Amino acid sequence: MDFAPEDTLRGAGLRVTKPRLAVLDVLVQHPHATADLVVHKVRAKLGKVSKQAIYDVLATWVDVGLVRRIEPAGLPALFETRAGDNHHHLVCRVCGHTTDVDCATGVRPCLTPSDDAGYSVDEAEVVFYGLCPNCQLKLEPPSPT
Amino acid sequence: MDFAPEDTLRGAGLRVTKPRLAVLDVLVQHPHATADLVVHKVRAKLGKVSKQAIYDVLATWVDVGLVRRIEPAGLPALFETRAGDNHHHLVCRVCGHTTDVDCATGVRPCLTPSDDAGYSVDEAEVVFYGLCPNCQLKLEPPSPT
DNA sequence: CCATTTACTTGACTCGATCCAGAAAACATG
DNA sequence: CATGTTTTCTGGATCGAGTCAAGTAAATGG
Repeated sequence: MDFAPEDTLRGAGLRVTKPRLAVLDVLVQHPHATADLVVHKVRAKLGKVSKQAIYDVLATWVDVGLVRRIEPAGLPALFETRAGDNHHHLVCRVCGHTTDVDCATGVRPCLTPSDDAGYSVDEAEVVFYGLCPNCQLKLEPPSPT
Repeated sequence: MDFAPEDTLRGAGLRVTKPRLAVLDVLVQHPHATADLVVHKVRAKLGKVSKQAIYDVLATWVDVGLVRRIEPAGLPALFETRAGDNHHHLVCRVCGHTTDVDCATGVRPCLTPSDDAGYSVDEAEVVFYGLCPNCQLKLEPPSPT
């Protein structure tokens, strides 16, 4: 899994450009990046890059399956490079921090509805909401001895 | 479970107003209504009601637990009166139509992550994405004999 | 029926995301 | 390396969902 970034792109039949390499790099370093974060990080590295370019790149990659897009309630969309397996997410209700959780079965859609009402289901998205360790501490400060 | 609507509201310690009764009625008739749909239906019944009033009412009820709010990816938030049990949803990728699915366990959070990373999880939201029966037909028209 | 508390109105505004038309850059060739 | 075609990038307008803030109105409880 240690492809050079360029090969990753070419392998998916996509052109190699500076913005794309930069976006890929951001996604690797920030496994649950918002589009906005990507824009800022890419600009920090390359100078001016349009928001549009970033959105295009991300949308293309999502289509191709190189990147997965998730939309936890109340948060802007997050993009992650772990796209192949079908893992789930833990989202903090307070700070929004998001963590991966491995899927027990690993096979898509990993769960099947008890009654599918005639739908052809291709994906089950599971999101756990709660409090991250940090926010737990802030809300219930440990009783000082 | 056949409370008069007013009692439902009073029981939750909330005032009874025309807008509220109308909103409640819409939610009962449209089990997965968007805020926008509620606004339009309520206006159709009562005349002028501000968008803000609707959002306030819905937010209050969500807080109180009278109503559940879900946010399927790519769709505006949906509100439903089935708030107590912890059922799940089938969402059509094409038309957005949403259907309830009973939860196998019924107990919240109904699923527990394989590794909770220190989070205190209080809810597991499961959304199944696929194609509703209607959209399946439109996309794969039956081979004409 | 008055006071208090809670709800509603209005209108501007934020924020994430998307659309559009034109300029620029990457790739496949000769 | 010059050329043309295709794809990507720029900049700015625009959209839709949702929120904020200040003031007005209406529901409860004495």
